[in-house]
Amino acid sequence: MKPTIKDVARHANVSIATVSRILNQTSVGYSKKTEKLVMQAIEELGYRPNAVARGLINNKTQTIGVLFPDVSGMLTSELLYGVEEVTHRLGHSVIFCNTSSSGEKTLDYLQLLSEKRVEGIIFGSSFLTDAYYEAIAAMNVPAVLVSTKSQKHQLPYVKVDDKDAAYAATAHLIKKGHRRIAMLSGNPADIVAGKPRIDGFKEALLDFGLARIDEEPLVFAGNGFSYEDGRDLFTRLIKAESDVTAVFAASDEMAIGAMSTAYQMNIRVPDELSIIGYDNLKISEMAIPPLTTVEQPLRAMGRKAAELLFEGMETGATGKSIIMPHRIIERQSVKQLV
Amino acid sequence: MKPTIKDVARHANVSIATVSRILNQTSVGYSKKTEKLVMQAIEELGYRPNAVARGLINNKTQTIGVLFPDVSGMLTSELLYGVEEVTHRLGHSVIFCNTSSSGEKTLDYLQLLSEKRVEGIIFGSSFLTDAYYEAIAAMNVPAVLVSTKSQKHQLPYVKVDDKDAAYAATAHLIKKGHRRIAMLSGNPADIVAGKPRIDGFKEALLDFGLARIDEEPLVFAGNGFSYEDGRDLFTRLIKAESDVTAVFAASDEMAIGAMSTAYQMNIRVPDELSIIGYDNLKISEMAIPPLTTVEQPLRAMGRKAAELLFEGMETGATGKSIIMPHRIIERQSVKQLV
DNA sequence: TTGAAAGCGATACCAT
DNA sequence: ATGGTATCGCTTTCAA
Repeated sequence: MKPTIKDVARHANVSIATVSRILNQTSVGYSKKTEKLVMQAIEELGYRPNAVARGLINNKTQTIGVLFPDVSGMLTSELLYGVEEVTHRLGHSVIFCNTSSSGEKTLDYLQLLSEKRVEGIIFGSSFLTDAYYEAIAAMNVPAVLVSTKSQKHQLPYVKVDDKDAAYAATAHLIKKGHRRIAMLSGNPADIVAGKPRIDGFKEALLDFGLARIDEEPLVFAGNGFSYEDGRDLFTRLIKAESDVTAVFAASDEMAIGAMSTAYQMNIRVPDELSIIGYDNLKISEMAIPPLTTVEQPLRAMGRKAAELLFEGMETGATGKSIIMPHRIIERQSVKQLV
Repeated sequence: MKPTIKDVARHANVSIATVSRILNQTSVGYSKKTEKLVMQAIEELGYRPNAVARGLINNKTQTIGVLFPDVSGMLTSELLYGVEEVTHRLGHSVIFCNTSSSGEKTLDYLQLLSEKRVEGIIFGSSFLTDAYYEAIAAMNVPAVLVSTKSQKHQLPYVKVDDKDAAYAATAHLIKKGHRRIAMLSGNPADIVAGKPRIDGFKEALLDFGLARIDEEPLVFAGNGFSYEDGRDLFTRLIKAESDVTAVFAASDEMAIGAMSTAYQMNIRVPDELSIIGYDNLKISEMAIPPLTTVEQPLRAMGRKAAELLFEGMETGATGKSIIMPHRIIERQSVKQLV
C-alpha cells in the first residue's frame, strides 16, 4: 500500500498534525529542523498526499468537468486544448466527457460529475436542453457554455457572434465584387449555429442592396456542418444555380466539401467560383487552394471559458458572457472581381 | 450544502448503515418496505452519493489518467475518443492531461494523477523517458502505452507495426508500377515513429529489387510529421531529384503538405507524381485528390488500450502488448503506371 | 432486518 | 513549536 501521513509521522517521530502543517506550508507551526526531518521521511517513503482524503475534508476536488459532443472534431479539440491549458495552470484537473451528442450519455455524465463533486462544469458546442440544465443547476456549481448559448437558461457563455461573423464573411465576398452569392448552411432550426449565420448572410445581402425583391436569398440548408453536408449542398447548388460567383459555407468542413466537389466538377476555385469558410480550422490552410475563412479564436475561447468558470468558482457569482472577436483570414479561395 | 447519507437516514428514520446497504444494492440486509422509504427520501432530498468519500474508504476512484502530447492533433483526438468510449462504458472517468510535449508538464501531471489516486494510466503518442517511467512505476498502478512503445521499459503497448506499415505503403507504390520512389520521413533519431518507418521503406525497396547498389535510398528526413515538415521536405525533394514518380510521406499531414506544395509548383498529383500517406486521418479523404494512405485504426487502438488497462486493473497482471492491423486505403493520389 | 461504531487519510481547532 | 482529536461522508464488521 501507499504510505499515508501516519507513516510519515511515525517515520519522522512527529505527529500527523505537524506533517500536515509542513505539507500545507502553513508557514508557522514548526521549526526548520522538524521540517527537514519530515521532508526527509516523505522522500524516503515516496509519500504523496492523498487528494481524495483532502477532497473529503476540504470539500474541494480541484477538478472540473468538461463536456463536448465529439473530441475527434477539430473544432472541439481546439476548445478542449484551451480549456485544459488554463485549468492546469490553475492547479485543477479536467474530467473529460465525450457525450457523442447523446442525451442519455450527457445526463449520465452530469450525474457522474455530480457524484465526483467537480467544482465546475464547462459545456461545449451543443444545445443545452432543459434536462441538461436541470441537472447542472442541481449540482449547484458554476457552469459555463462555450461555443454555444442558451436563450432559455441563464448560463454564461463564451462564443463568437454567429450572425455578425456570417455577416462579415458575406460582406467580404461583396467587397470583393461578388453580387450573386449563395450560402451553404446548417440546419435553420438550429438556433445556435444554424439560423444566426443564415440571418447574418441575409442581412449583409440586404445592407449592400443585393437582395432581390423577387426572390429568396440563395441558402442551401442541410442538417449539419460536415464535409459530407458541404458536398451534398454544393451539388444541389450547382444543379439549381448557374450564375453564382461566390459561396459562403457555414463551416470550414463544408467549404472543403464544396471545394472538393467543385474540383471534381471541373469548377476552378477561385477562378470560376469563390468560396469562403467559417471557423478557421487547421485544415483551412491545408486546403488547395488555402481557404479564406472567418476565424473563431477557438483556443482563446476555451481559455476564456475556463477563466470565466474559475472566476465563478471563486466569487460564487455567475459571471457575464463573453463575445469573442471574429476575424476574416484572407487566403486564396476568394477572387477579386473586376 | 449537498445532502449527505446522514440526511437521508434521518429523513427516512433509519440508520446510515441501512441507507448504505440500499445504495449499494447489497441485496440482503433490508426489507422492501424500508427500501422504498429510503429511496423516497433520496428522491426528495436530491441526494447523490459522494464519490470522494466512497473513494476514500474503498480506495478506488474509478478514474484513470490519460496523457497525450497534443489534443488538438487529429491523431491524438481519435485515440482519445476510443479511450473515452470504453472507459465510460466501464463506469470510469478519465482525467485528461495535455502534456504539450513538455517534460515538465508531463511529470507534473504524473504527480497529480498519483495524488488523485487514479487507478490506471494511458500514455500516448510520445517517447517514454526514464523519468516518466519512474514516475509511473512509483504510482504502482497499471499503465499502457498507445501509439508508442518503449524498448527500455517494460510497459504493454498498443500500436501498429510501423515498419510493416511503411513497408506496405512502399510496396503498394511498387505494385502500382513505380520504380523511383522517395520518402518524406520524420526524425531518424525517433526510435518509435521515425526510424521504423524508414526501415520499412528501405526494406521494401530492397525486397523488390529497387535499391541501387550505388546510392542511398531517397529519404528526406525532417524533425516532425507536420504539414510544414511535409512542405519543406517536399521542396527539398523536388530541388534534388527530378525523376521520382512517387513519394511515401510518413504522415497524412506531411502528405497533404507535399500535395499542397506540388500544386503550387504545378506538379499534378497523381498524374505527374503519386503520393501515399500514413495514418488515414479524416483530412486524407478531404484532400484534393483524396489521399491514398495506410490506415492506423486509431479509435480501435484507443479502445484496445483502455481494455488492456482495465484488464490489468482487474487482474493486477501487466498484460501483453497488441499490434493492431494496418491497411492500405486506396483513394486517388496514386497512379497506376503502365 | 437493523444499528452502533471503527476506520479510510487527511485538516484544523484546541491544548499544552 | 507540537500533539491530541473531532471531523469530512461513506463502507463494513459486529452485535442485537
